[in-house]
Amino acid sequence: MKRTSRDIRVANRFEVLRHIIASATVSRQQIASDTGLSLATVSNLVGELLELGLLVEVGYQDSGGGRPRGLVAINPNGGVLVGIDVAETYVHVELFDPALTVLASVEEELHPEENRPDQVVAHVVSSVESALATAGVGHDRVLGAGISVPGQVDREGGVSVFAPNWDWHDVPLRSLLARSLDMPLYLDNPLRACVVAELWFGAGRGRDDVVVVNLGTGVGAGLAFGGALYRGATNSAGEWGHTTLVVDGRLCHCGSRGCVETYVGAPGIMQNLRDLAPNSPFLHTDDQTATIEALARGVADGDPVAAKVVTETARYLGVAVADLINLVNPEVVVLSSWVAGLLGDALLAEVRAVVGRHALRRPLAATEITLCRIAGNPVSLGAATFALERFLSAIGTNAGGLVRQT
Amino acid sequence: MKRTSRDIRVANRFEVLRHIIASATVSRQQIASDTGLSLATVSNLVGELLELGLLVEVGYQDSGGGRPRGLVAINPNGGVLVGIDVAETYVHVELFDPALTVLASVEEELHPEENRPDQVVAHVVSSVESALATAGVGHDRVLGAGISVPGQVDREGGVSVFAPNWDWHDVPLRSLLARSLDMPLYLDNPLRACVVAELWFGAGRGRDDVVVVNLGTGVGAGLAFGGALYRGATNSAGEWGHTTLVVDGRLCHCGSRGCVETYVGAPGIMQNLRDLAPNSPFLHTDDQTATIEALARGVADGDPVAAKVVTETARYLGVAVADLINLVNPEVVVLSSWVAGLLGDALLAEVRAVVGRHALRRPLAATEITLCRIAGNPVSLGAATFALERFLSAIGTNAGGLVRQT
DNA sequence: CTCCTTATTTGGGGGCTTATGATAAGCACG
DNA sequence: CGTGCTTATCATAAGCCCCCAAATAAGGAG
Repeated sequence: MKRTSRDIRVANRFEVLRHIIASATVSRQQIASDTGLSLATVSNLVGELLELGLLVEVGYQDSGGGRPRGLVAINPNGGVLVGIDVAETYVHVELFDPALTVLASVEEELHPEENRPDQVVAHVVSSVESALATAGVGHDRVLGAGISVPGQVDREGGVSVFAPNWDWHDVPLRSLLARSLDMPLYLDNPLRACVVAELWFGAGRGRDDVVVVNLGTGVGAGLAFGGALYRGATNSAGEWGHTTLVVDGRLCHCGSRGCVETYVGAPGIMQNLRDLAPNSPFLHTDDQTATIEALARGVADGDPVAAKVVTETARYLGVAVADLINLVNPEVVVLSSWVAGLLGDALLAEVRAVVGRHALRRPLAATEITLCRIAGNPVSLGAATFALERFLSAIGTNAGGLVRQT
Repeated sequence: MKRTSRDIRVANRFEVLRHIIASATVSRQQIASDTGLSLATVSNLVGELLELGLLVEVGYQDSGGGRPRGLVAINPNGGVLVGIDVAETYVHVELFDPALTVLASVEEELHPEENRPDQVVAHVVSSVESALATAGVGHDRVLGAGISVPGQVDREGGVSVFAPNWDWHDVPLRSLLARSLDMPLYLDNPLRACVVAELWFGAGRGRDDVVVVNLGTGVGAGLAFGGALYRGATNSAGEWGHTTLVVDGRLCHCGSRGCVETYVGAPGIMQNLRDLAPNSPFLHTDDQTATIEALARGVADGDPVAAKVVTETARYLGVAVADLINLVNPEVVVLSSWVAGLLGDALLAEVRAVVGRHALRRPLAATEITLCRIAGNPVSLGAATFALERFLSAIGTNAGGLVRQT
């Protein structure tokens, strides 16, 4: 954990850029007073980013009698970031400008039998090419690409160490993709991508200590401490789905019993429904998405069974979240991923109530619980943000190929 | 979370001093190669600490034909650190030299009715005075004092925000003590003191991500990330005792049910015993310590009931620790505090077995589980270490009153 | 006493920050 | 229109930090 003065520079660069993105258009003065950095440093950093073409000057703002403040904004033509979300059933690729606004979006389905690395790689390559074509952008304009794959990754090596759903072991994804995709490529997994997305663009903005609870088919808890993603000793922090919630509870595919996942993951919620109403019309056997969608509609329509399922799910989720709050004492807990997206406010309200009963008063008072409010796909956004972070870190090391465009 | 280049200096100072303490006597060369810092920086830092009198040169080491390496060590007369452990039933004060070797140790009992702040403060003051007298040290030699009190503290303000066992609310301990104790005073709680002690002198040395599981009457989990104590948003991270382990389980004094504490805290272990053998001779009603001690002897003597109690306790503790490992992915988990000390290896072995069955393979492989191996009282050691850290942080800010002694 | 080897210190360069002054750009007013 | 005032930005300097490399220090061997 060696720190150098360059890390400070990089952190400040993140801070300034993040601020400009958030404000759309802003003066140096404003940045300085908001970030606590000195005017000189801000001016210096802004100058550097202008030089690189990542920012543009966009006019002036009255200053009440003196020289007007120069306003800067992200240069929409400053380059392109690629965010790739590889999931079990699809490959989703998005192109972003440096403000992380979506320029193009492409999704290709992955059929169940298409799970060999070369097949997945082919889909990724064709999606990226097609997205670039749609947006009319050349490879030379790409600042970097981030790719998220499920499971355990070795991000330095660019290797998918283990992907449970496809039984991949040590697949050298970066090398495989590098043959066809000529751009810097950064690998990580969806949980961490979501955390980074929240830190830059969501509820984690400006917060130090953040927990992102991912509710999908599986569940996990992404962590950020001190304003930065926390990875743990071997980049596997956040394995929260197999936390024991009920001793001798439901059998989990991990072999254990009573895991959080078996109660609040999508299949767990289906089981909650089955336990309450075995013949419910909401139940679409073998289709998690359809079931959760049906439940969401049911809740919206005031169906009592649907409401009961949400309450029951929140009973488990709330306890588990309260445990997290007690342990980590975060500033904010974000409920993310598609299940949270569908069940939305109904789930949030119930979870808040349960947490209120189970968490300790003091940590609870410091914690906001919220839904993910990021528009679009937070995973591809986060993946692209990884690429942006890496690009920003490389500035000044004469390694980063700078893209000049005005 | 503003970082400056001075933070780097302070971190390196910590690193170097920690290394010298660990090595007892060591050359600059060795420090440099072990820490990865340059010779120049090490020389610079060592020079600074020599100047302050915290280190002394203690001879030379042959270098194979050239100039011999100068050896440095902690100056045993370089000043005195005070560590104060205020617990429910006693006040324990220890004096340390800058290598954190104990110079004197004093304990005064706190009677159950002596729980007013002024009474506790009086005991602290008299203990410190008596310790200083025993060691024959004047106030002027004290570099700083750290004090640990149970409960929630505001360490900047030096206020005990909430101490549940005595029902203290917002007691301004630092101000109260400052009237009689003329030394820099740092306040925190035992959980965090233990973590700092482990980071400097225990299993956490040189590790980035550490969990210290405290097993006493209550239980908690101290956390360190990136080599530094993690506090959370409001200095209350680590409240792990009230994590729900068994839904609808044993009633806890916090009002909830099934908290970890009710199974693995000392009263919980007594209950485990009662459940197995209601009339066991190990059971000393109303005396936790005696009961746990009796159990420990029973285990040593091969008593089957005692062994069963340990197994049963480990069944709960192991699951809870496995959950921690999955979530945090630490390099080491330390079992600390008096219950762990008494039950020792028997408990450790059982916990390891249970964790092996419940934790995920990859995080588990990266984690060592160990008992606290710090001799003496880790809380007063940690409290004194807080004082040392603060003293080291203040060097160069012309704020720290430097003590020059050779 | 000189040479050789190795350790330590010192000076310089480059990074970062903040502080300070110079310059730029607007407004107001005579 | 010019002068003075205000405010913004930029350039330079100064203070830390680190590291590198040359100079100096301190032994031993011949």
